[in-house]
Amino acid sequence: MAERTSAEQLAVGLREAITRLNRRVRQERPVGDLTFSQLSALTSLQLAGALTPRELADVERVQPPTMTKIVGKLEERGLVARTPHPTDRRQVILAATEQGRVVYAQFEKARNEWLAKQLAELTPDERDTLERAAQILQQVARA
Amino acid sequence: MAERTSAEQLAVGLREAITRLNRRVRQERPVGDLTFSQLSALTSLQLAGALTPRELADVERVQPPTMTKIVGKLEERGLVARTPHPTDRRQVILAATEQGRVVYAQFEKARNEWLAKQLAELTPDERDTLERAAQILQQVARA
DNA sequence: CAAGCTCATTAGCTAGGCTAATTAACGTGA
DNA sequence: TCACGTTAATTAGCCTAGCTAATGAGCTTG
Repeated sequence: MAERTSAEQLAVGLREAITRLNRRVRQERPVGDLTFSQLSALTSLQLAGALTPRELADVERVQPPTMTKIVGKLEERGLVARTPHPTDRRQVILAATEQGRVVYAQFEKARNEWLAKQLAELTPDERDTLERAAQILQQVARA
Repeated sequence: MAERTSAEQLAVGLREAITRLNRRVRQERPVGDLTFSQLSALTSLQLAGALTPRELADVERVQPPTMTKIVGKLEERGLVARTPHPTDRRQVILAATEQGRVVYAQFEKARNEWLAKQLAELTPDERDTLERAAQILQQVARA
């Protein structure tokens, strides 16, 4: 019982912290015309290397038609390329172009800057706590 | 060791963890027809007690016309009420109705449930780390 | 090899975001 | 005191992002 209550209280506090921090980080928008959804899709593609539209839609938790639109925008900007699937002609392989990788890195840097600046002002002890927390949270997010 | 991790590296890892967890939590959508923006605005109103449209727009980091739309939807559903400002007739006071508070609590509960369940499966030690991390992150988000 | 499934896309809708323009009310200085 | 500038909220009009339903092309299997 004590454990359950504790988990619930922790969930409230943690979610609040995460929601606020996420909004705060998100509003540090770099100049440029990539929307959040586009950047997010580009990020997922980047991390995975290459994905089909269906796979990318699943990763991004949107429906396939939605991903078609987003990928369309990214392709227009030359950040993502569609290539045929080697064995299944229904499918398509999506991957970031070289330009896509460059643009992604720029955005990512801008978005991390504010957070890195804040973190630099914490004590080493606090950073260590966050370090371990980040690993635990990654684990939880994968569940 | 891990203590040597730079603020930049920590920022990357932490943001990744938070982004993923946020998406994961967000997708645990309760049955119902409140969108994320509507819920977010309702939450801010709830926390602040009462706000003008301009203030709410600032808190939510959107432009006033956008907030007009969102508040309009919430008002249609009877979750938020507009009342005249006591001294300035240009302004409006927004506040959650009783029904708004009830609906908000239901959504909030549903959104925390998944996370609480995950957290309950961690070790007490891990939860302790997250507890301290949450406090630090709240601090950072306020900066 | 026909029937049924899967993949991607298109069509058509709503919500949410923006800027520019509008309307109303406040406040102030000549 | 009243005309002018400022501020608050909304309206108008545009785009993106999300959805479901429908389409067409290509697999797969009985």
